[in-house]
Amino acid sequence: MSRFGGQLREYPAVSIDRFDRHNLRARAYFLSHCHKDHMKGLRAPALKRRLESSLKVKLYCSPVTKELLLTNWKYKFWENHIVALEVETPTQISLVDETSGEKEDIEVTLLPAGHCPGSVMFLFEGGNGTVLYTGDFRLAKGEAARMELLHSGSRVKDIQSVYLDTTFCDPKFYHIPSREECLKGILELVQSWTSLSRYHIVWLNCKAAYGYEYLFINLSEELGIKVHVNKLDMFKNMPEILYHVTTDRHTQIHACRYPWDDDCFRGNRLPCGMTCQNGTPLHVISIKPSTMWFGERIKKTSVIVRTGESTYRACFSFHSSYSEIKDFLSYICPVNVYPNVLPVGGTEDKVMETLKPLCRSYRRNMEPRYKPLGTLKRVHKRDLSDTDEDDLFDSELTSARPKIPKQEKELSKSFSTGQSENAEGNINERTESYKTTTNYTLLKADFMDCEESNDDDEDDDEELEKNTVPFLSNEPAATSTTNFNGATSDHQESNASVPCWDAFFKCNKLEESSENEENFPSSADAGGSQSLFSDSDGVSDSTHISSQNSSQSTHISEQGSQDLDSQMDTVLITSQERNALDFSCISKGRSRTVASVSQETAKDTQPDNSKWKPLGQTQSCACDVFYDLKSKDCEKNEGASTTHIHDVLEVSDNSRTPDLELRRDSQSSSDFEIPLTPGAEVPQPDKLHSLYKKLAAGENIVRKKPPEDKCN
DNA sequence: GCGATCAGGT
DNA sequence: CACACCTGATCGC
Repeated sequence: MSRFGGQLREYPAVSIDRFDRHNLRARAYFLSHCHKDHMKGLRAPALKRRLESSLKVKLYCSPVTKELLLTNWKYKFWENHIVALEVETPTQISLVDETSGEKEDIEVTLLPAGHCPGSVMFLFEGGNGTVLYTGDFRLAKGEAARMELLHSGSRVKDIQSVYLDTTFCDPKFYHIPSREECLKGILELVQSWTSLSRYHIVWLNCKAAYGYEYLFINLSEELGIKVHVNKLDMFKNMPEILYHVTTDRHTQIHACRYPWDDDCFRGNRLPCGMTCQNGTPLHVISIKPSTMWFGERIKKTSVIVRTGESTYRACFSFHSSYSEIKDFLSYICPVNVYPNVLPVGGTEDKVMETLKPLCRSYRRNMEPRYKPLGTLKRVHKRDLSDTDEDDLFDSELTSARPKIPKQEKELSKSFSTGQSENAEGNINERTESYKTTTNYTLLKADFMDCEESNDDDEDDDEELEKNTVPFLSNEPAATSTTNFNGATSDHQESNASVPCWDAFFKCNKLEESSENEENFPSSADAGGSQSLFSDSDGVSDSTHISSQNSSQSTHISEQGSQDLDSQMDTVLITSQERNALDFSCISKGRSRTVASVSQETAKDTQPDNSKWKPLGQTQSCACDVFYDLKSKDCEKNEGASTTHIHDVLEVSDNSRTPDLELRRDSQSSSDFEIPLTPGAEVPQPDKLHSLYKKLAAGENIVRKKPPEDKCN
């Protein structure tokens, strides 16, 4: 829950998401989204009075937020004071002090936040620098890189401060399955149940808050079943949502709510009161969306978990995971960061420990230490007394971090100078290669991750070296890019992957699947060519989650629930299982795996806002797939591919060790990653050594490839 | 009587 | 697990 006070240090004349106390004097108000914890004071009499005596004071928000807000009669008095700003459209705003007449101009840009309908981040640009307020956000890895307005040309804007949603900024939430993974799992469960008979009903036990709409829409679109909700007048001007929800209780999917709804449910009664239809009793299961994350190991996790005879939990998160937050922040690389939220059980200090290394203020402070090598060691030793690192070059994980930004900065600068002389036509090309670099960088970072996680175990390190290299090099460049780019950043995909709520509801995986299949990486063959599911039966077949196909999955059919008492905590490998199976027969049947979605990224598609394809978790998903493959003894094929599976497994397992994550990032922002374009090689220690020496001496280093453009 | 705040529940 | 919200009790205006 937000504990942001409402004011930005740089622009105290505006108030965002808080409307009480000192915010009553703001010259302009901003609302990032329509959740109550961001609306404190918004309907208080004090603010109401202020509006009545002011002509100028406005509330700025997205068109969807305006609509949702004004549908609530309690906020009707705002009607003449709300200005809806189009998303991704920079707008100049004059902040006038009505008593003194003092004026300050500021430019604001709304960026999609992927949190709930209408949710946005605010990018402020003015005399005191560029500031990003994220509100609440869920952005997959690499999505910041795809936001054009966070860039100036091909470079990230110089951002002074980020006010960040740190809800899950705790290694505990290292990984949260992507929206697609979660959606897919829920979809399969809902379909498998509702297809048993028309009396088989699913109740989605959702909290009373905006944010589940895209789930309703996708379920309705895929299954042709509208979702029963208490109220839908707020969507009256949003046909994409309106079409998929209903107030007619005679439907198989319900998301209605009443205070006594849990008790209802126990009696096979829906919150709306339905218990039977045409005299036939209903068979109701509940699915409770809740945040689950992948911790140190991935094998225990599934997007669907059965918690009782007819109750399930489904993974669902409105907020970015720890790794997504770090990816976002490290890409933006602001001078300062301020957490908007204190994770439960966490402290500000702890959060800042995670975030600071990704900011320039911290790095800059550290910088002087790295100029003269002699003193560097001493200072370094003193400051990091709790470590045993006393050699700059052996301890690059910790010590290199603060040094890098300067390098990057200088290199970027010189690069960009050269670039500015180029014809305009070259810019795209360069952008392209820059993005490609990023892709590979992040790709590499994921493996580095593993290396780091093993750094107290030499043997594992070596093994990883072996494992990683073939994995990268065996894949043709295109395939490898295809496979993982989605999770990082892909230029072609561009806007198409930025969650845009207007487009959110058109997320269409089926459309893409046919194209995806052929492009699947060779690893897909690893699981053998036979699917345990028959391809030929199409949809109904592919959506059943039946225990006959797997010893691990629990039946969803009614017979299956008999053995539940002994399986209360059974982890359902549903989506993953399906992924595994789809993977194993990818060359034929229709594929709706998450990984397949990412295939799109390899294509030269134009930015297309009509599709929403967050691609953040592709890698992990792939790992799950491999895991399941393995767990089912599916790897009948020997040879490279099989080994590969195990390698991936190892890698991902290790990468989930949260306390090593910090180091991963220090590594991923080190210059090791910068030259990692296709075909590039990891610098040898001796080369690095001399490179560092040059840098420490302030010499220029000429680079062939554009550096990563993280920090301006 | 209204609103703010807290504790508790889901 | 921890999402955002509701309810009820208490207190101050």
